[in-house]
Amino acid sequence: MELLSTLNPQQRDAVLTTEGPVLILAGAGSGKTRVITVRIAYLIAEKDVAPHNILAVTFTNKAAGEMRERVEQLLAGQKLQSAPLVTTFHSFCVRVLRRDIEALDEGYKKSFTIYDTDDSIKVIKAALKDIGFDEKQLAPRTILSAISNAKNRGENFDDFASKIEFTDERRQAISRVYKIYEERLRNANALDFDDLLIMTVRLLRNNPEIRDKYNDRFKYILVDEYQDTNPLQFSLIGYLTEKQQNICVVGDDAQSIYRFRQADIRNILDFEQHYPKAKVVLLEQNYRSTQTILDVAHAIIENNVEQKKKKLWTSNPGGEKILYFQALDGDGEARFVASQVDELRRRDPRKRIAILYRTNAQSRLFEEALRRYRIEYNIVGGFSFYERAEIKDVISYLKVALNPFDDIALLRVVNTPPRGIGKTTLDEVSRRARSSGASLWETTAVITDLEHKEGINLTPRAIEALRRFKSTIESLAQKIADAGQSDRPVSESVVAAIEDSGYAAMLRAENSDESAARLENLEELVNAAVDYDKQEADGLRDFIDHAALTSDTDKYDRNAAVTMMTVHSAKGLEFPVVFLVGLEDGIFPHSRSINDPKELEEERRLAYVAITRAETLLYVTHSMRRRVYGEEMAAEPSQFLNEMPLDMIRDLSRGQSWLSFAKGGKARSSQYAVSALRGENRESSKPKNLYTGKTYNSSEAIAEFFKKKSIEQPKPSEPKALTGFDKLRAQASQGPNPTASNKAFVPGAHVRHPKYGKGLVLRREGSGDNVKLTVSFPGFGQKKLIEKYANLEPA
DNA sequence: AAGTAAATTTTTTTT
DNA sequence: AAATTTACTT
Repeated sequence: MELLSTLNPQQRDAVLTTEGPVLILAGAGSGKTRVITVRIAYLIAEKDVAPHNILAVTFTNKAAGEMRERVEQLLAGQKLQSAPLVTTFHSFCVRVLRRDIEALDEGYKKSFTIYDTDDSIKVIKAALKDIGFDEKQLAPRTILSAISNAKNRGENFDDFASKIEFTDERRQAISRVYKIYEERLRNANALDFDDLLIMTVRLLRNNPEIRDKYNDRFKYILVDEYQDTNPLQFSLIGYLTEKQQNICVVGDDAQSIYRFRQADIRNILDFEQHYPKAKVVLLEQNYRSTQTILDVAHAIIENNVEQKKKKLWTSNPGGEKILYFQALDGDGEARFVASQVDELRRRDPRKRIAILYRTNAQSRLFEEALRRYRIEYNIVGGFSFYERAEIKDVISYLKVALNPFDDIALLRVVNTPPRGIGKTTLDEVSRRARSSGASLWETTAVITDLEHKEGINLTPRAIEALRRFKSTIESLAQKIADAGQSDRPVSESVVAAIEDSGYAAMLRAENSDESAARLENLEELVNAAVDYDKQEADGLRDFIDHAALTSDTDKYDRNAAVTMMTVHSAKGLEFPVVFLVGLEDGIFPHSRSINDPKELEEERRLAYVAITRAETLLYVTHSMRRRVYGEEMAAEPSQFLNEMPLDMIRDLSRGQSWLSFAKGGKARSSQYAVSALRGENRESSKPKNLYTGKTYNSSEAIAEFFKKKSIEQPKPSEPKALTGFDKLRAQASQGPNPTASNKAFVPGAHVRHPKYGKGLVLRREGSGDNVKLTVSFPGFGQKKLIEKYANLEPA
């Protein structure tokens, strides 16, 4: 049996146990993907399982693509009637919903649209405006992540709302926005990323026949990176495997790095409780890295409390020491990395090298440095092709044509290119849409079809503009429908959206470098559609779904010489040489994780993932100064550096470094940082505030900030005549002050108004009798009040 | 209504 | 520093 010949006994065990639940605990580099792919091939080739009865689920398209490819390789030469379904959670759900969502009977139609994060944010902004809550008080992103977190925990709106205390204005606002958000999406026949999972789970839960259907279809189910599943994904798997229980999950609790997406590590830790008959296979032999690299990774992860003790081993040679470099600033770090890459490439041009960082924003310096060295690189993540404005615009045309209820897509294209439908017109259409509960499209139709135009606050010119827009969309929709009927290629419809909308004409007329680049991107989109036609030919709908669910992370080129990406994106990949850069407190571990022990542990797992990507050579670098928001800050070496066995690290820094101090044992890292900074200050006199990682940007944090301030600053000494500067200062520092007389309604204060009830003061302008307050009253919106007449009470 | 200048914010990580 | 949002001009 040649399929199994490359496997060790444990791996073979994992493949041969085809029936019943199997948990494969696979350490980094232990051949996990090999086991899954061989298992699929084995089921087909040796167990005569029909390929279409097999489902393998991953988290990223990248992983799915890789797996698909390797299964194909293993089965090369075999004639198969069907193919196993290897896909992501989200794509799988779309597939199910496109077929069966109408059985849910919740008003959703098969033509539903998928909203990406951008679209969701727009809905939230609009909702915030409607309830009269200031965006500055509550960032739309915060609300979206609150909603998304709730959804991914498997809660519905009522669960969420019931947990809110009446005193908490912000959470109440979130709850109200949540409600509106759900309504808007439903009206638009749109689902966000999380809804895709929610609706699928609901469909399977409520509908036994459909559940049965998919149970019979997918007799063997495999889940990759199981440690990253969240409660929704967990129940999805549960329903899908109800009948057969032929579930095989692969994962590594040490590599769980998606807690922020509500991934629950207990899903993998408690697998044996959920499936008592589960067979557990441990893969502990690492085939990827040198012993040194494994030792370093192990030394770091050992600092985690919540950790299953296990130790990877390898028969690989000990290998080189870890290489360390301390730079003076971010530029120096990038220069060092580029020079090393240059040298490595010169010695072996085929050696694959990765530069891994914690956040996408760090990529820029490395891009510039590599470009200066004329080194070609491949960058994964960051700006996605499908996120470019022109691409989203054209896709939105197609989305509106397919689902005219999609308000967000409609708003995106209604005046691009300019058609004379401006803010005034749109405000009027939106207002009417909201009061009638109809979509913008329906409202537009009503307005343009009406015989008598009385009562419509629109100029004839605006109405005519709307009419022309409407017919543009209608003829595009007609074209697409015809194309669908006659099996014409998707690319034709894409071209129609670009040309018939006037979009291409607009760009051609602009005739600038930028518009030329945009036109090129649109050509790329057409090319993507042509490629798509060649492969799947599953209709325009599917092409658009693909665009929504594909990020740039997926177009990773396995053979590229130099790849740059975040550590998250690097999971599942391996490289002979890895540069792990920006190892500074506040960056890695990230400042937002530093205060929560649970999150710090996740950062540590992330470091573990990063280190174990390396096969033979690992570089770790950090810089003493770092630019944050355009401001230069001092940076301390990451605590993770300190957790590495120092004798396994070789110092490549010029002169004295943190490492040389740490090795000498003379100074602790923080003391070192201080002395190093002193040295720095000689050449550049810029004051360097120590970057503690704490940022004051949420309003709780701001409240905390003020609290601290008021404690630190003793009460003002006896009233003196304030002069110029002091006066300004006095005005500027009027923050919420509980000890002050309750008469002052300052921003952040809760007040009660005789008519509007409880409200939140947003702004205070003027002085004396002319104090104007901007107050947000839930249910009434923002009101501007003159303090003297408003008759406000503290609440 | 549309384009430009000024002000403000932004950075976790991803489907 | 760069990108996005808002304010202001024509």
